[in-house]
Amino acid sequence: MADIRILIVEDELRLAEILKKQLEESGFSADTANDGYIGKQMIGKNSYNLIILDINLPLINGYDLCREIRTTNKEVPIIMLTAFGTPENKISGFEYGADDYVVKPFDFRELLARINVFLRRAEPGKSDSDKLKLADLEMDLKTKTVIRAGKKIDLTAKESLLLETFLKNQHKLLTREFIIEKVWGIDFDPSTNIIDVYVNYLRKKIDRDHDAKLIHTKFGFGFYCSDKEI
Amino acid sequence: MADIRILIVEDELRLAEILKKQLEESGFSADTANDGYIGKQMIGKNSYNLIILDINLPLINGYDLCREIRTTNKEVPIIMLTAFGTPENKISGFEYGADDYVVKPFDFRELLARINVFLRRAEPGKSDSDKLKLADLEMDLKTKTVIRAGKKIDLTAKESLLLETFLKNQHKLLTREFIIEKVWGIDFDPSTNIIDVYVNYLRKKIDRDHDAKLIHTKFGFGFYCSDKEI
DNA sequence: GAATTTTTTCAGAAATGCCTGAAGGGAAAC
DNA sequence: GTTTCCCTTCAGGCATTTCTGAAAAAATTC
Repeated sequence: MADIRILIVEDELRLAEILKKQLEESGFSADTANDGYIGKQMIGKNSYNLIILDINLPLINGYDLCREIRTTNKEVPIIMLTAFGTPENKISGFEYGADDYVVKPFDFRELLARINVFLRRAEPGKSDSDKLKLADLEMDLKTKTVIRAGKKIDLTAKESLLLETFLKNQHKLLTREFIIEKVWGIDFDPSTNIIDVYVNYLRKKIDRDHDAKLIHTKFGFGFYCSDKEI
Repeated sequence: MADIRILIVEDELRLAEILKKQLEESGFSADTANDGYIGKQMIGKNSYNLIILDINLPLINGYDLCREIRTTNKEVPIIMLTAFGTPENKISGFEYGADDYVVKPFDFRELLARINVFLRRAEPGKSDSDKLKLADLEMDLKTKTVIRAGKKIDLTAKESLLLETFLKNQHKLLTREFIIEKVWGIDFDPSTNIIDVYVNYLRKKIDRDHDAKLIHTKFGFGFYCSDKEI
């Protein structure tokens, strides 16, 4: 099964850690964010298959964060987690765009069952709907669409595969050997400059119109993809 | 919006009637079944967009009925409704294939919110209804009739299966591997261009006489079906 | 600053992918 | 047995992508 990523936005550190541990034991990968602002940043940087959201959060509360998430992503399931169990609380949770509302204290097995309901419905088949993100660049692996700063970019198959390789290994230095193995599936052949040519193609489409370059050359070593120097 | 049908399987007549009335006031059409056996029959006869299922039922209990439904229909959302609120009860509800578990007594607005969560997520292509739609194109899966802009279109068996595959996965990019597996049930054979030929046939029948094309080629990746670019 | 190495760019050739019409073969209908 | 319809393969032509080789530019070394 593909890696399923869950974000826990919860300011009670102890609870957050227990949840993370239990989710990981259940086979998911889990990140934690301890306030609403960090949560928002992490959602912007990564793509999660599901978000567990406490309501009573520092900086940005759960209701507002939920609404913000929904402005850009209508798909990701959001499970609200909170001590407030009145009908009014629950209903406003749903109004802000949550999919479920679990009242503390709860049984972890119930939470897990509810998580599975939404994951099962999210993508019956492959859970390949992941998006790769870097700064203002976003790549949807399912539709092969690439957007930078809100503008759609058309890539050819090879360009797409190269960008995918870069984004899956962002902030890391990639040697030519590594790239040619991933994108062309062949051993490195020193007589070709195909990588350089395709890096050039990508730069024209991805970086040319932007001041903040995402594809960088490390002279003598290879390339890396990042929004800052490494 | 198309008519949304909800089935209430509940043996407490008063509660069933109140629910039915409230759901109808909320714009749904609702049927009631007062025991598990009647519920099963009604599900066999009609197609519902959502099922509300009591657990403590005469003849067939809610757990068993839920499991039976799931053998034939993995899509329809099932909300369990019951007086038992222990974690164990809830978890077994989910294990039998329920999507949600609401403990009596409950606030109707909460139930309604939960209903809406599942209806919102039910994809147009995947709904329990027997029709697939995209823009002015409509395909009836029972009668295999296809209509675009009011005009009937005759399709052969393979064409129909291909269109069905497209419509069930509308707005998504489909690879040749995926299409040939769904329509021809075989592994991809790079030596055949049967997909191209049938896409061509479909285009002639579906798109040729219309400016708004529904079948699109993504060069190097595959095809997708949508009323807009993806 | 000259020499060397590495990277970038470009034009055009080669390869691949896509579309279309035509035609053969097989199954079902008559 | 014949006809009709459907499914499939094949071949061509066209469009796009991929790759090559060489030259220009940039970075590094001496």
